[in-house]
Amino acid sequence: VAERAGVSEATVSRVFNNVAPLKEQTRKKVLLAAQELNYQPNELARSFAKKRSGNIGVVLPFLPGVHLFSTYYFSEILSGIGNKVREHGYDLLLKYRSPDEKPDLISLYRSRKVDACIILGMRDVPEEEGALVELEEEGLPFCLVNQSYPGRDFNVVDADHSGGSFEVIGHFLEQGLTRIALINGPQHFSNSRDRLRGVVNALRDAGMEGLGDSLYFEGNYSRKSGFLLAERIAQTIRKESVQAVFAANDRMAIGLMQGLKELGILAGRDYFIAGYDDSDAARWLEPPLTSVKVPFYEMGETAADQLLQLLEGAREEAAEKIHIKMGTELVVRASTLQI
Amino acid sequence: VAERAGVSEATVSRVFNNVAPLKEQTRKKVLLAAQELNYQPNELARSFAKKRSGNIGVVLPFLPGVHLFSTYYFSEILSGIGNKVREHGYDLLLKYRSPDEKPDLISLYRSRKVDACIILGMRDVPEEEGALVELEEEGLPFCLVNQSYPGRDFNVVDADHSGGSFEVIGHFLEQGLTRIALINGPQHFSNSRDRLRGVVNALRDAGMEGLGDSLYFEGNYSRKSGFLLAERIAQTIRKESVQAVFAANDRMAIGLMQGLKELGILAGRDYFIAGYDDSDAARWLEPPLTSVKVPFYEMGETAADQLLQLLEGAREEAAEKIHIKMGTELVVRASTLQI
DNA sequence: TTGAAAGCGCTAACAG
DNA sequence: CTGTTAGCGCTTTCAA
Repeated sequence: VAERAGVSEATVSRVFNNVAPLKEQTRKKVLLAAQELNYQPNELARSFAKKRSGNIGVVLPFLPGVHLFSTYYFSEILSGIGNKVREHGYDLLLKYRSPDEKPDLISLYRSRKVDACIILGMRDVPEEEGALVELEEEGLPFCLVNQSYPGRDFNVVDADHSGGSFEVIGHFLEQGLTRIALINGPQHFSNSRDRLRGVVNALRDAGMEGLGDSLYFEGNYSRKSGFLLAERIAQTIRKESVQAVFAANDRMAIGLMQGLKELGILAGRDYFIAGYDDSDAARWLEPPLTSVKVPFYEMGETAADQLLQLLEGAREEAAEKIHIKMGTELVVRASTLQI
Repeated sequence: VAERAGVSEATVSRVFNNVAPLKEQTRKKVLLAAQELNYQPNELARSFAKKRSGNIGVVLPFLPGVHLFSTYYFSEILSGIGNKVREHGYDLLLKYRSPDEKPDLISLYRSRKVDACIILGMRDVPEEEGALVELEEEGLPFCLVNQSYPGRDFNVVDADHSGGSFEVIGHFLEQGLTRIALINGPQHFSNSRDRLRGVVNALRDAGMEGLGDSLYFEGNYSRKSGFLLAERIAQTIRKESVQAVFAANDRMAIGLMQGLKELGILAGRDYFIAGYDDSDAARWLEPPLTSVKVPFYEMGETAADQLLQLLEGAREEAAEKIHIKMGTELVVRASTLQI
């Protein structure tokens, strides 16, 4: 230790944590000595001593065959988190969940590698909910993004998917497109359920009876799942005179468009289609895809920010849970416009 | 500590590290006790004691205004790294470099938060090279991806960009497209220089004189930089009868195509264009974009794998530096095909 | 095959 | 304002 500056070990520590009253002179002396000795505090020891790692964990789901970062959704959220975490001087620890394995979140904390976590892509199934409840009971700080659990009061940063979906359907109806099919994501994601709710509400508000079974489809948010639905959607277009399709994300919309194209059915000519997420791709598609813009980046930033405030005790209403719902916005492009 | 199992602290440690001769019986006893007490080793203390963090660092460049993960390039590499690192039981620590600040890589190690690093997006400028040389001198393990330094012998996982570019030009020439413009990336990236070399070689091999100044442009790999070059490229198409453009990545190609479209100049009709990276977008563009596929994901995996082997001492030729160059592949699509 | 003891490099009371 | 003294929870000699 660099107490060859003529002072004690403790003083050095004080300097590096600028804590307690310190004489400017000794301070300088220590800093100088540290410089000379090319000293660098050992973060590991430091974390150990103060029982805080200085890391924020991000728990990522395991998606077979998907390059996680290469999805607009995760990329944007992570960029947002990363940015905010860096501002606060924390580091980001990525935790990849393993294939099936019950998510052992607790050990992540107990092993002291993170001070708090942002958890992505959790599903509303007993096992995963249980893991969260455990965390909650242990009083370990975490925040979910884009997922909530009915009847549970977790920290959540979400977006108004119900409202976004409502707008999409409203837009269809305004154009006289009343035969609408929905390709939703799995119902174990609260955001999928939100979308369904928005759709049904919009239809009801227009005096319609909601969504028939024959017009409801479910994919898993992958491009492939959209592609595989092409055949069935083609049927509804031909036989049930469906005019418009609302896909719960852009990737499925893209897959579907490709699939239908191969069947000779073209978007903008034979049917209209809207996606969701407003990913970059929406702009480049032919025709450009109407979509709902979701502030994923900002959601990541917000989740990180709130969590850090909570850690740093800066959040006044510490008792209050984080409950943030961010706005969405319909972006109309050619894929839903009659010529 | 769970030595309430009737044994000593040291024995518990031995069990958890399965080290030294151990009687199966005591082993079981400890494990049982641990279970009952719901004990979980404190990784922080453990790291501290054995001076290893169990983390692999990934150093990311600061790119103003860019959502880092939302670029095909970084996303894929990170996915690859993440995947491999998880397999080895390490965790990933993301380190965002700050705006300008001389990259202080050393402190990352000295602070003991990482055991080794994969460094992305470094440039061939004295300052950044210097930082790497320092690391090298200190004997700290790291690996670069997609960037090398002439005259330096760092660990590098790279791809054959010279070969890929060679193929693009060859493809143009085969089709009788001889007036070719290049939009390259900044020359402080070795991969940009590689591409230029490939282009020039291909032209020379065909008995041409190389690339005139008027046919060389430089962007910064962003979509915007491609877009901003539209005006100047339009000139070369009109006045210098340029027939084909080779952009050093897909993002610039996309930007350029958009820009030219706004000027009434259409890809596939008024000029031909090839990109590089073979990102997802290439497939969806109109017309679909010819591009060079680069195994970014595999490069990430490989870099992580090699580095981990090095750490674990599994690399036989520990003395040898890592020098891997992965293959690239031309993917021809409509944007370079005469009708 | 196991116990005892000595740290790892720092922070955190508690005195002075 | 600064020095002293204990640990943090584990690994690791060294003996037994």
